[in-house]
Amino acid sequence: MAGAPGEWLVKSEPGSYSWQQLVAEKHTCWSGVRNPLARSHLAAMRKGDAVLFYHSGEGKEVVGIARVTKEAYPDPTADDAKWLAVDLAPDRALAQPVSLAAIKAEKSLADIALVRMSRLSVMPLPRAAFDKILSMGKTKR
DNA sequence: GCCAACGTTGGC
DNA sequence: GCCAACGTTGGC
Repeated sequence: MAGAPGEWLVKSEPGSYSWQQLVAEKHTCWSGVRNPLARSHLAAMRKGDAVLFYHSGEGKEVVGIARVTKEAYPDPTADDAKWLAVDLAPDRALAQPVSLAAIKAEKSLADIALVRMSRLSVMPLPRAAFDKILSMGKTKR
């Protein structure tokens, strides 16, 4: 039951897996998510959905847009079959990265999960928030 | 089933 | 390096 195309944001520490690595590899299995709420978001992703790629720790900025190329399947890195992974491919880098500070300074983005639930690693973004971040990154949808 | 202790994440 | 947020674990 596929709904409307979704917009998402995933976090990664660049030292663990960076946007540059995703660009170089052209696709990746987004595995290792071990949080129930994040898992439910992975399960709701649809092929072709846009996924903002955020660097946590070093950088703390949204750096690019990825696309879901394969919907949720059992995470091959998990012992427990309940955990899920999706496949992602890079779409394009933002013309200008959008920092967490800039997002926090933007009133219309005060309610997004990136700000309100700092530990969540996979989250949906309302379309308006997704578009706002893209415009802050001087990038067209 | 409750809750204290502990571990992890991630911003500062 | 510290601390807040929050998930998990284990004793009862």
